[in-house]
Amino acid sequence: MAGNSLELMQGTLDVLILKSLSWGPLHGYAVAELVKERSGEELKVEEGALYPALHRLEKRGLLEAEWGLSENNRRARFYRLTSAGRAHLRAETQAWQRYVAAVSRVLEAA
Amino acid sequence: MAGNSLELMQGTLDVLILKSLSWGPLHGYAVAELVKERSGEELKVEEGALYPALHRLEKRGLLEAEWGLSENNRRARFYRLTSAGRAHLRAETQAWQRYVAAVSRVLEAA
DNA sequence: GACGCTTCCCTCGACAACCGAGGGGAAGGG
DNA sequence: CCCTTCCCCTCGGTTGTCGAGGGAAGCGTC
Repeated sequence: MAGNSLELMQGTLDVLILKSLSWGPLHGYAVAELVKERSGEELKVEEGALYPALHRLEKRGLLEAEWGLSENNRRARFYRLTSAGRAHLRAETQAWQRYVAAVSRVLEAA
Repeated sequence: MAGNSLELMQGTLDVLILKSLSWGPLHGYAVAELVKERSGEELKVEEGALYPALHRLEKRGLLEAEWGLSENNRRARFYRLTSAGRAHLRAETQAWQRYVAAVSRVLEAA
C-alpha cells in the first residue's frame, strides 16, 4: 500500500477537476474517483473540498451543470467544461508546470 | 522580463526556506533573495509570509536563530538548520516530489 | 418490507497559510 | 540632512482545505 494519500495543496484542486472534465462530463463523485485513480491512489479528494470547488468553478463560468441520472441510476449533477473552462485549464496547467519547474530549480540545486 | 512572479502555494514556502538554509546560515532577507534568484526570478517571497514562516519553523525546532551583523553591517537575525530541520527538509522534499508526480499523472494523461 | 450498504448531494465551523499594507530603526551615500 | 536600502516585525482579510455532520434514494438480502 502507498500508505496515506497526500493532502491537496491550495490551487491544485481546481486544475485537477478541470482536467477530469476535459475527458467528458462527469458528476462530482466520479471526479473524485477519477482523480484518485489517475493519481495512482496518491491524491484523495475530500467531498468537503470538492463540492465547494465545483460550485466555485460553476459560478466563475468555467463549468456548466445539469441534473441527470448516474450509471447507477441515481440523481446526480453532471458538470461540463465551458470553453472558458477549457482555456482556463490550459492556462492553469501551464502555470502549474512553470511553478513546479521554479520550485525544482531551488530544491535540486547543489 | 519574465513578467509576474508566481504566487506561492501553501506548504511550499517551508521547504524553500529549509532548502535555502541547507547551504548555510542566512538571515530572513537573504532567504527571500536566494529563493528569488535560484528560481530564476519566478518565485517571490513576500515578507508578510516569510517572517511568520521563520518563526513557525523556529518554534517547531527546525531552525535555530541568533542575532548578528549582516554583510552590510546591519542588525540581522541569522537562522540555521537544526538536525531535525535537516531531516524535515529531506522528508518534505520527498513529499513534494511525490505530490508533483501524482498531479502530473493526472494532468498529463491522454 | 426492514435493514444496511453504497452512491450521490450538500453545508458548516475550524484552521492554516499567504497577501498586502502597514510601521520602524539603523547604516551609508550624496 | 535626507533618501534609499536593508532588515525586522505585525495585523487584517481572504482563500481554500479538512473533518464531521446530515440527508435522500437505489439496490440486495433475508
